[in-house]
Amino acid sequence: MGTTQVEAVPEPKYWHLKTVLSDALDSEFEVGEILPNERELAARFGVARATLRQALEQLELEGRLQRRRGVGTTVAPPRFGVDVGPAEDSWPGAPDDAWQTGDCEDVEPPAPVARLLGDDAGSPVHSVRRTRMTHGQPVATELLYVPHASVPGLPAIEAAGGSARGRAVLRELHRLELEGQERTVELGSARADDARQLDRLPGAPVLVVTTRYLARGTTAAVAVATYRADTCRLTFGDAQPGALMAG
Amino acid sequence: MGTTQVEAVPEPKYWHLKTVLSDALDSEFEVGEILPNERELAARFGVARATLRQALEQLELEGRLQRRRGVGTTVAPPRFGVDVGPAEDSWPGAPDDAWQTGDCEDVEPPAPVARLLGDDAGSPVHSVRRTRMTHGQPVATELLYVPHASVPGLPAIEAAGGSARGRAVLRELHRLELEGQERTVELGSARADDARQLDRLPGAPVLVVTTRYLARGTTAAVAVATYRADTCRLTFGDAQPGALMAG
DNA sequence: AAGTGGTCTAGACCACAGT
DNA sequence: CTGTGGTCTAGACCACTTC
Repeated sequence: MGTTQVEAVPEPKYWHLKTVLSDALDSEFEVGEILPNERELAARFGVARATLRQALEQLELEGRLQRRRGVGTTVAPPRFGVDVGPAEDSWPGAPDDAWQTGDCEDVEPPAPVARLLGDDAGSPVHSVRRTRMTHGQPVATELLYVPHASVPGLPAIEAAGGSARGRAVLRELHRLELEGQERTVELGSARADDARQLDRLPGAPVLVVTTRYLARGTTAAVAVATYRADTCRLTFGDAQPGALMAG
Repeated sequence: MGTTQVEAVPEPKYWHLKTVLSDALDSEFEVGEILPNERELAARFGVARATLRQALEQLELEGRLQRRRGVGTTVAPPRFGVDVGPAEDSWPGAPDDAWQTGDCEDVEPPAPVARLLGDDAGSPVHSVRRTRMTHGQPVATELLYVPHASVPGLPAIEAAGGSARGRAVLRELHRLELEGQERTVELGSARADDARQLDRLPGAPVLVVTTRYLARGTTAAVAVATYRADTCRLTFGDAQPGALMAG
């Protein structure tokens, strides 16, 4: 990374800066290496700190950098692929899945979820919090919404609190025969609670995976999973798991 | 939308501002309606324009707003679902697909694509540009990389230029029996050429869908599709197409 | 306490769309 | 031409981590 000034070009400075930095990352830095601080970098390239930050933001969005307040900016490892959407349909909480079940409470589902669950909007549902770890890092957090009608056997033990109840809900859910599932992926920004779980700041870019589980001709449950967009690449393997894309 | 000042709270101003604006969008604005300009809004909330812009950026990222230089900021319609990953594997360019074939040229594939195509990196491949329209808007642009070995019948007509050659490549590709496909989804930012196709500025957030097509035991083609993250929700329907999530 | 990234300000000028 | 959003500056202070 030289000390060259950014030349006057029609393309925005931060854009040019981004490509310069990107090339430098490829050629002159190792994964995990810490970059000079923002004030230093801005001075070196002869731009205001805000402009430099605009370039860094883009690079972080692309998964090239990781910035942590109070620590510094480091070169991020390549995104790892996290498997989503197995070939065979499966309920959440199958024996082999990568999720860790957390608390469960009764809530009124948010409007978009209520819409997916059917027109009985407003009635409270079980909401199970789950977290997914990969390589020792939290990569996703999920809220699974299960209507009371989907787990009729549950009330007997409903008094159980915390993750015990969450596991009970999943166990009851597995009694149903899964007929299919439907997924959507979209860009979002992390809500405060999700951000805390993912070790990010609120507003961080995330990939929101919404899954609708179908059984007995209706929607038996809806899962809203929030993946860190900076560190994850979602994989949908319709074929045998390929080592090439597993990253 | 009131004229209230943003109160002094521990949470960032732009974050609070975002929620205030978001609520206002729900209750006081219609889809397509044009908001007051940024200087006006900033004054109304008693913040600097940069701070106001930080809130608008988040809302645009979430698909709530649409900003166009020289025009103004409008309330965005809900994201529409675009179908990706059909239940049955299919080659690109199947008779019923939503893509429009464009030019075709010989290029050396970029490094990540070369890696997926196998170790014969560096050899030139056919690269077919395709575009996907929905509701009269461009939602995605794709580059399909096809090794010469996958379409041996082609050389005879290789001289044909433009979209004719693109269609010929697809036609030859269909001769192969598709054994499976593998998809990944990740967040990216639009390169200059993609941005132009998508009617966005360079750096706009996009969802990058990479598909590896498998035939004859190897990778027969790789497609890198770039979807507008602000207007699209990708749908992966493993079940019957549900009207609910189709948007 | 020192150093980092995160937020915020009050300006300025530019590029583009619609007259 | 006017009005819009997009870029950029040179500061200031805050929140957090580390020592």
